[in-house]
Order: sequence, then C-alpha cells, then structure tokens
Amino acid sequence: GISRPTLSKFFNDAQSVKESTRLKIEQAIEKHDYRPNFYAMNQNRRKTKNIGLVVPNLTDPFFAGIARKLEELIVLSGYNPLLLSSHGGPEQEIANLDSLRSIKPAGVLLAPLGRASNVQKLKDFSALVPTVLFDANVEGVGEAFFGSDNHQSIGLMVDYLARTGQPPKFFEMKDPINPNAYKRRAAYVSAMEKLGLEPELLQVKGDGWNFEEIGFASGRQIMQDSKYRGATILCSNDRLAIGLLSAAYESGLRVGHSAECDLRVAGHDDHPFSRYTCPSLTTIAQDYDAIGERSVSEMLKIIDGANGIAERSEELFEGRLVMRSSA
Amino acid sequence: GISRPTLSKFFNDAQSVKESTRLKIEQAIEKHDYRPNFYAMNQNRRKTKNIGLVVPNLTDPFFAGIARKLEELIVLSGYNPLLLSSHGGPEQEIANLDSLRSIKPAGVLLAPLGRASNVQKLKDFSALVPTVLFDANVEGVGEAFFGSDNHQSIGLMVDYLARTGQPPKFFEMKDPINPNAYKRRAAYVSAMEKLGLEPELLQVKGDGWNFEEIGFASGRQIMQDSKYRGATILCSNDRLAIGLLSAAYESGLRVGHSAECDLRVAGHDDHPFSRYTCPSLTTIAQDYDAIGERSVSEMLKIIDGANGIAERSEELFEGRLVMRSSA
DNA sequence: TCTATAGATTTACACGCGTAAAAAAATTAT
DNA sequence: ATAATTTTTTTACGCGTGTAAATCTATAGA
Repeated sequence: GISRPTLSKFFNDAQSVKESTRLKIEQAIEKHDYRPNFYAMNQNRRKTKNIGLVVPNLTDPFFAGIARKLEELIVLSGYNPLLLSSHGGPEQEIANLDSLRSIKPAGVLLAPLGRASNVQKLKDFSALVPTVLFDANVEGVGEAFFGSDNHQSIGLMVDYLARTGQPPKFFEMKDPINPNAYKRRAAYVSAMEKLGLEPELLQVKGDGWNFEEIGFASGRQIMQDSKYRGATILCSNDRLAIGLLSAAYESGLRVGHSAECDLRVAGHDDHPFSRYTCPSLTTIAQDYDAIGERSVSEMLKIIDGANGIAERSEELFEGRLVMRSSA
Repeated sequence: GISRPTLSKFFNDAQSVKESTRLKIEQAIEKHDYRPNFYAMNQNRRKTKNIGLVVPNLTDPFFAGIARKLEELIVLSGYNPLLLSSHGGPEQEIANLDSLRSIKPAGVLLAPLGRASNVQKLKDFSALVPTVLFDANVEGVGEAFFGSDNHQSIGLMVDYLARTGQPPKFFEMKDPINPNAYKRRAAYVSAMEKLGLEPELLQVKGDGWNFEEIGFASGRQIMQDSKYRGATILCSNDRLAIGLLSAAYESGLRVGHSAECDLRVAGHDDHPFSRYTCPSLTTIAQDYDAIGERSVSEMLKIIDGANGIAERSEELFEGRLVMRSSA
C-alpha cells in the first residue's frame, strides 16, 4: 500500500521515511522475503554504492591482509567493496579497471603495480572515476595517495642496525617493480651517509613477484662468499628476507643478533610470516590501520564532496621497528 | 543502423550475427567507444554471466592460490568471477552468500568453512543457486563436491615416513574447524594400523585460523619433552608445521631426515611457503589444477544442462608426495 | 524459376528501479 | 483558526537492456 518512490527512499535511507510507513515497509519485506533487485537499483542511480579495491597480488599475504582491512572499512561506511587482484600483471591491472568501469563504482582504491603499470591508462581511468592510491604512488594518478614513509622507516632500521652491530648492506632486486623499492634504496643510502658510513648495495637479478625464490637463489651465492661472514643484511622487503633466511639455513649459517651468529638479516613490512621464520625476522611494521582508514575516509570525502578543485593530497605514515631474533 | 536486439545477440555471442553486420557493429563500437551497461544487461537476463567464488580465508596463501586458479578458469569460460572471502567466520560466509544472491549469479563455487558453517543456511542457499563445493565437503550441500583424497595422501605420507625412519605421530588441533582435518586423522589411524603400528595422536588446543601460532605455541611445549627426541611428526596441515618448525628452531632442535637430526616433521598441502621453511618442508601437494578444472567444468555443465535429476557428484583427487629436507 | 526452409533481423513489450516535479499531509507560526 | 512552511508521499517518466514472436532474407532443392 505504498508507492514505489517511497520504497526507493526507504532502501537508500530507512530513516528518511516516516516511522509508521517504515514499520509497514519492514513488515512487508519480512513477509514476502523481498530484496531489491541489485541491477535495477544501480541502473539509474547517479552514484552506485560500489567501491572497487584493486591490489597488485592477492597471493601475497601482505596484500591479502590490507585488502581485508579495507574491505571491512568500506562495508562499515555503507559501501559495497569489490576486490580484484592484478596478479602481478599490468594487463590484468588494466583489465580490472576496465571491468570496474562497467560497474560504475563510486570510487576505486588502487594499489598500483608500480613500474610495470600502464601509467597512461591509469591516468585515463582516474580521470573518469574517483581514485585513491595506496601502498605505491604513481605521480599524477588519482586524487590522493597514502602509504608508508620509507625514508623514516629505513632510516630507523639502519640506525638500529648500525647501533647494534655491523652496519647493514642493502639487499634488493636490481630492477625492482615496486616504486617503494626505489625509495627504500635511496633512503638506505642517505641514512648510511648521514651516519658517515659507506653504503653497500647488493643488487641481485630477478624478475616478477616470486621474491622468496629470488632471495633464496641469490642468497645461496652470497652465502658462499666469505666476505659476508659476520655481515648485516637489510632486505628491501620481508619476502626477499624469507628467501635469504632459507638460503642461510641451507648453507648452515647461523642468523641472529647474538654473538655466535654468522649473519644478521632484517626485512621490511612485517609480513604475516615473518614471526615464524627461522630465526624470527626483525622488520618494520607499516601502519596499515592508519593507511587504510585514511584512504577510505578520503575516498568518502571525495565521493560526498562537491569540491572539484581539491589538491591531490598525499600523506606518509611512519613505520614501527619490530625487534625479533634475526637482527 | 542496426536494431537493438541484434546488438543484444552480438554481445552475447559475436558469432551469432552475420559477418557483415558484425563488422559494422564492431566499427561502430570502436568509433563511439561504446560499452554495454552492465546493470541493464543483467536486469532481464535469465541467467547472468556471473559466478560467485567463496573461499574461507583469503589471508591464507593456499586459498589465495586456489582462488586465482579458479578465477582464471572462470574467465576462460566466458564468465565473470566474483571473489569473496569468509575471513574464517560463519557470519561472513552467510553474508557472502547473501550478497551473492542479490547478484543473481549463474552459480557459486564454495569452499565452506566446515564445522563452523551454518549448514542449514548453506542448504537453503544451494537450493536457490547452483552450487559446487570444493576443498571441504558438507553433506547435502551443493550439486557436487571436489576435493583431495585425504585417505590416499595421508596413507602415502605415513607409508613414506614409516619406511624412512621412526613411524610418525600425528600433530593436529583437538577440535579442528576443517572437515578435512577429521578425515586426515582417521586416515592416519587407519594407515598406521594397516602397517601394524601404534597410532599416536598429538592433539593440541587452539581455536580459529591462526594455525602457525597454534603450531608454534604447542610446539614449544613439545620440544621440551625429551620423549619426542628422535620422533617423526606428521602435521595435519602445513601451517601447523610452519609453526612447529619455528618452535623447533627456537629450541635449538635440528629438524630433518639426516641421521644427526633430532626430529622429522612433515606437513600436508604444499603451502606456497613450505619450500622456504627451515628446513624446507616435506609435504603433500594437492592436485589443485585438477580440482579447479573439475569444479569449474561441473559448474558449467550444471548451468548449461537442463538435467534436473542429476545425482550429487563427488570426486576425490590424489595428492602427490613432495620430498624435501624436513622428513 | 519457384518454393521450402533455415537463418538473420526487427517489432513490440517488459524489467524494476531512480529521479524530478507536483501534490498531499503534517507541523509550526501568526 | 488560519496561513506559511516543512516534511512526506505520489504522479509521470525514463534508463538500457533482454526476450518472444513476427517478419524478412538467403540458401538449397525441385
């Protein structure tokens, strides 16, 4: 006994209709087990309630964790998250954005692949759909970026390592795919120089996203070389460190911060598994609660706001030193 | 210059229109950068081209890997996958199915939580939407189930371990959430008895999905006990084994199959990280390519077929022994 | 060349909702 | 009590597609 537009209002905001009609509607819904048609709902809506969420690689537990956090925040805001993984490939990344376009999302939270990304296509997309970047920055793409302050976190780690033993050498891929890797390299060099120490880069070959394998294969060679006996190795990320630790174990080298150990190893990111490596991995925990909350709240602001002139905002969050056994 | 229903045909199957009109349409699409409206498309379609994909926990790289494989197969079949994670919670699992219902999917591939699942609601759902279960079986739910043959795989592992050293003790959670865990326990007992050996269950407390932590915490206690010196421990899954290995390392026990080691440890699932544990983990690789392909092809058969009388089909795939250093 | 038939296309309508503007009802001010 | 204002509901219409039935076109056989 109620007209359709009233129902339309009800489903958009149950509080916007009169108490009495609301109750009538709720009873009728209960009685007929009615649920609005998702497709009809979104067809003519100005803005849908969908928010896209694109991560570079869901197989990486680190991103799986972030995605989960973001999903939660999006749901809490009354939106509908749509999770897509680029599986490490730029074609998939573009395909994801393409299929998101057809969904006409209110906005998209994107952690880009980085170097491999098709920047022009990312720009084209972000011109059409409100886009917030997280984890990795790509200049000129999206309305905002939120990530970790690699300069601060690497500085912190270098400082800690230099204070507690041999100053670190930096272990990384020669041509990293991730922009953070470049920032971490630069941060390492500058942190070492600030301490009056000679930076030493250990750049290894390797393509793709199989970081553990790259760390393991390169680690094996490094372990042979006696010049690394007693050294401290700071890895560009935890997954490389996991491979390196595996190689060290296989070579019979003891890793750890105690005196009788042959090597110290540290990572970055506080990967879910870094607590269970052998030995447990000293690393940097990124503040992903803060990054996630900031990303989502900024997204909502952009969606709601009529502010067409807003500056591209950027904010970096500090990492936290997690001292475990490996360094 | 072409009527809409012809376009409708074109987008459903580009081959179903005449060559000449197809070319005209393709030119027009190119020219106007046209893309069909997703919502309008699905509103009146008998069956949408969407297939839901629900896994118990995306944070587990094992499931992330399977999900990726399934996504790929679904796309290859011309369908649109929609990935949802239950995050280990039965409420989330039901919520996922609910939100899938509103999408009116052609079918759903579901890896249920298991013991924690709300079985009645799963049944209700699978009565409305074609559902294929994988990984974990729940009796009476869905049109089909495809998973691993735990009996075979655990039998294989027990046999291998018994031939190469001390017969294994079985390390598991007392009240596992996963139905596979119960099957593996039973398979272990029966495999041991078949060999004329005394089964020994090492059942530890622990709730939830943080298997590494459970394996680690319980492992610490086990390592204290000298009765396990020289023992072989078969873990119900790799994640427990990862925790156990971490505890062994911390306790200074050497794990491995060589003579001078204190302990042998084996797992099950061939977790992506099991190659990089210290030592690398001897385990069972599930045939997830086969399970995935079978699940998707059965799903397509159900979607296409008008066979309303089909039996609930079940098929178990054999696991493969992966011999690494830990046992 | 004509007819039968299969294939391709078009006509006509429906789907279930959102949106704007108009109308009605409820509330507040005079 | 009446008018002014605000809140709530309704009327009227459109969105971009799918589907069934009707029509048209091309092909093959007589």
